[in-house]
Amino acid sequence: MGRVEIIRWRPEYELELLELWEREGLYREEVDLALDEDYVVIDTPPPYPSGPWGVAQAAHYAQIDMVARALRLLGYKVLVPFYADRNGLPAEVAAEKAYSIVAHEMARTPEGREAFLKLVSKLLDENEEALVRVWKRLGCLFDYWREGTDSPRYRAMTQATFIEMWKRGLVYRDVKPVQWCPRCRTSLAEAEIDFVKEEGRLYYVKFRVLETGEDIVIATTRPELLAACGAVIYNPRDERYKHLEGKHAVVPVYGHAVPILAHEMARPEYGTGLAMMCSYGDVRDLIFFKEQGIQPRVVVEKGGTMSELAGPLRGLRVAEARQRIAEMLRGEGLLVKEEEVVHEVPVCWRCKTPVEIIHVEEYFLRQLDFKDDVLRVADSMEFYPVEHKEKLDLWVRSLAMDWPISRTRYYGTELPIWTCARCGHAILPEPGRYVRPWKELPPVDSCPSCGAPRDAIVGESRVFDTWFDSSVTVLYVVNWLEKPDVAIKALSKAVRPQGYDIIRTWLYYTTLRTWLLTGRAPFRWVRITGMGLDEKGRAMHKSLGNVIYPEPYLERYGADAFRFWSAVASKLGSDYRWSEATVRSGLLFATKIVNIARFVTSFEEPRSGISLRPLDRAMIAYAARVAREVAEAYGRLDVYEPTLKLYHLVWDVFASSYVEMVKPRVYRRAGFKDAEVAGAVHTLYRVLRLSLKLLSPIMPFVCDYVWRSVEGGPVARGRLTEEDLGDEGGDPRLMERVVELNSAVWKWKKERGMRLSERIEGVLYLPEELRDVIEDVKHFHNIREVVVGKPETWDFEMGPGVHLKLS
RNA sequence: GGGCCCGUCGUCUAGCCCGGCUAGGACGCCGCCCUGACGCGGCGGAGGUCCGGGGUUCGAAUCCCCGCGGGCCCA
Repeated sequence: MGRVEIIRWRPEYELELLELWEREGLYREEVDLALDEDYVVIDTPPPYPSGPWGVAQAAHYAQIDMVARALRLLGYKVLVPFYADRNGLPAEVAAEKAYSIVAHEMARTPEGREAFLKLVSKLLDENEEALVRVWKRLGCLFDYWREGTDSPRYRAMTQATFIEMWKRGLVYRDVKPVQWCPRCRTSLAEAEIDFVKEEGRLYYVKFRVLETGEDIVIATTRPELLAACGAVIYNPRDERYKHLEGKHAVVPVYGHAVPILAHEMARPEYGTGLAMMCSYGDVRDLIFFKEQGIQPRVVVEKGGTMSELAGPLRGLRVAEARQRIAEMLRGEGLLVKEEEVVHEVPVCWRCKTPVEIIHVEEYFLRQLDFKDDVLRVADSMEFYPVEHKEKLDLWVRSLAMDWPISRTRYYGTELPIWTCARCGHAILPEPGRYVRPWKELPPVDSCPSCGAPRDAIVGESRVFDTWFDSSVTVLYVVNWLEKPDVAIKALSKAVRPQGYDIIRTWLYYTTLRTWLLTGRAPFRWVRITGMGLDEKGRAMHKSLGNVIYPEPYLERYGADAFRFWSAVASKLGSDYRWSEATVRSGLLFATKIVNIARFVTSFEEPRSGISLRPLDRAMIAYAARVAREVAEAYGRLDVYEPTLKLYHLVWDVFASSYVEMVKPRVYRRAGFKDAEVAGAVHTLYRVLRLSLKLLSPIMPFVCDYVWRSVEGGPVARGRLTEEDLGDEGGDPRLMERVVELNSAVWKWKKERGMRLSERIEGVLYLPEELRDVIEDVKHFHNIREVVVGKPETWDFEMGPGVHLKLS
């Protein structure tokens, strides 16, 4: 085969290889889910095309590619699809911003809604293109599927899962209090609520006790909810208010009387120790009203304005209403005190608008009934690292309400449902086709329940929560819609790679839904990665302005160098910190590999007449041991340990010791037999090949480049073989001893200011276990004589059992 | 306020479950040196209160308790 001629690894070589890979069709591996046995399906996270990737996401996808390539090396066929998650709010919000439009206004007519969807789709296309460019540049061999989560194919599947669940009674419609984002005009699941610290004001408001006429003072951050006040509470242990038991408080401004109750929820140290319970200030209120059976009065409307019940505040936005009521109370002398406080406010995780709790009719998926099942299913999956499984278990146990799955938005999968306006009967289509009820006629001519005519049947206009779409990605990948039997088999060969931040959402919902739909676990393996941090160790956020983008580094150091960083930045599951220095190390490593190959390929590879010396066997056995360890780690979906082990093998053991030691032999300076010269060259090629194979998942470019010279063809087609793992009867520990010995001799020469090639006039005594490498050591270090044993007297002790006697 | 996880040189980490040699390695830093594959490296050095405190023990980074700090989740 050819010789490697280059001296330095350069990112430009990667660009040439990328074209080659494209021509050779390396991006798609044909996997027959029904007939093949040894395959793995990767449930690649479909990224949200809402902007360019930072180094953290880039690293995440690079790792997915490493895992895929590693599994191929181990002999599996691997299906790694890539498609985009194109549903949901962020894209809508981005489009609203980019084109200065308001979705709710445009969507008043079907034509307007259609036009809005086109704009969102266009924006998504542009962003998706940028993402594809990056992963290609990173060397990821993903199978690019153009049909993302907004494709008719995907949406038909999402709708089919809904229809199935509806038929089984797993979905129901109900009017109940839900957490609602007034900005997005949609209800939110528990997983979609974030908490932010906010500076606010604590208002001390004077109430009157109906029975006694005395004044009591209640502290609240939300005086605008006075109209919704349903009770006043104090803590049962709080002696100050014992006498109020059973009496009533008159709500200022509104004048209605509410009961005063003793309740554990009141915190004596907060404000005055008296709290007003309103429908609804927060989730605690919700629980309280339900528990006490008090009729709620909802004073906030869907758009975030105050309702009729709020009287003088009617029509105002919540924040304005708070100002206004404070002024009114102040004017009437009912505001005793105001304090600046910092409190935690629940907000919509997407747009950060404070959440309100209001009554709306939504569709709910039953989840509280299946907690135990989900926990059991979770137990059946292999988590890497296992610590993160705890997060899923805890989340499942903490769930308190069913999952509201409908959203009043537009760029999403429509609920496939029509409702009879006359009798309320729900009409669902047959599964398999993507339907849009807001613009399509119902699949029946009249209501099957009451016989109402077709024009009395109304199409649902809402769409699904994006997690309802996203939680069936794995079913999409295994083609559950068309071949459910095959899909179920494929689930047992599926891997889920994802960050720990979306365990409570993506992983949980996927587990729940897959179990409900198939009765199976969604995955065999779950691989959890940490979060990307900037060089100072802070999480990277657009809002912090500390996001680092990969492109300039890919240009300067190349994709292999970048991948090297992403592999060694942290062990699996831990947060990983950006480090340009490590990227640079990656490039130097690539250069090292190229130069080893340059040296090795300067010799013709012998095909026969080979005689291996014990040193050669030791090197082969050592490399084989590393290969077994690396294979084992790859089997655990780990790339961190393999990279460090290979770095050590290639650099410290192979390049620094073995390669240097055989130079006297291959340059024919030392009178070794021809067959032994051939043995050294054979070993050089063999260890080089094995190293390339093992390292190719991590640094595919440089490995592929060299592989084509020494072996021909793409390294991506290489598989680890029995021969690779064979040790030729050598002892890996001998190699370790040799490395130690070399180090000791180098140190000794160094301390005397000798050149490393300078002759040592004396006799080196080695311990028995180094007997077999006497000749190699003698020529390598240029020592007059090397023998086994321990002399009576010696001049230096270089290491355990290593003595030097000068002549 | 509660639950869970984590805390080892500047950085990433090994060791912790199953207490025991001067807490090991890698990257980075400093000094010296080399170079017939490679300005690539080799050798040496600086750098660690193993988060703090207490306890158990002949002996604790490791086991127990109490704090502190960080993260995630829930109130």
